[in-house]
Amino acid sequence: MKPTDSEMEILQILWEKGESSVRNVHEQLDKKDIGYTTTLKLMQIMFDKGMVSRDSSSKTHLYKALLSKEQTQHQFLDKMIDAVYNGSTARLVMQALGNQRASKEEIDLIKEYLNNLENS
Amino acid sequence: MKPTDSEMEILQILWEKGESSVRNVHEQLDKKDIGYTTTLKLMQIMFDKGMVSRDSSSKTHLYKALLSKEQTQHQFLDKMIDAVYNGSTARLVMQALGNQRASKEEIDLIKEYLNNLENS
DNA sequence: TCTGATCTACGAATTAGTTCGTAGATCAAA
DNA sequence: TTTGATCTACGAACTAATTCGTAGATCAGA
Repeated sequence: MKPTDSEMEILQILWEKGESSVRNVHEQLDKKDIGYTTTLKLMQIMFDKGMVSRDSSSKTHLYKALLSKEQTQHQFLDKMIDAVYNGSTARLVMQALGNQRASKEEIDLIKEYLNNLENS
Repeated sequence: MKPTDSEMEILQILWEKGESSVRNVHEQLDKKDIGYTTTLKLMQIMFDKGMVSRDSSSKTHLYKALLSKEQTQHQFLDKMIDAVYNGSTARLVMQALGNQRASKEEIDLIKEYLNNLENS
């Protein structure tokens, strides 16, 4: 069960906002140049694939993510570590940290996390 | 210039082995169920896209990666951090470390790396 | 020089993902 | 009750990626 990029964008919104209508999801999407029915169709396909559940008791259906955020992210990460870093977690982590994107606060967070890892 | 998954597999091999023939790349690929001409076609397409260079001075052409390994990995990582972790490097790193996949040695490597980061 | 193996080139089928238009249902407000 | 807005369903076009078959070139060895 591997979400496509578009599906991932929708899942992100469902994870953050919880149960949502197509309209809500569509308005949250950055890609504002795409039509409403495109978003609708995507979510219908996700429903067919079993990625989301649907409450269709009222006219406006409400969709909820069925895939767990953690597990899905995990899966992406594992795939990336294998496909791009030959299975080395450390190589991925170090490149991520070398990105200039991590702030001082983020680095402190990581250090704390590492220390906790060690003490358990 | 965003390599597809298949292209990424080929790039991995070219990065590791250096200049290679289609035959060599094909034999290195895990996906042994696919035909030789499929690999050939993929590499021809990569050539057309400018991802690889080609030495066609002899019958068996030799291909070389034109995309830098570091830059390409970087790009994948950035995209992943945005698409899956809402832009937080720390969140990605911590989930990567929570994977059980990182060994003690890898964790030590990362700590050392973090200390060096701090001292610079 | 023939023959067979191996190579490239390339068209074309296939599959997956994305996008949208249209038709018909539902509902709220005039 | 009619009108207009909004919703779903769904077919179909379109694009991108993947896969393979076939034709023709090249080359090494009998």
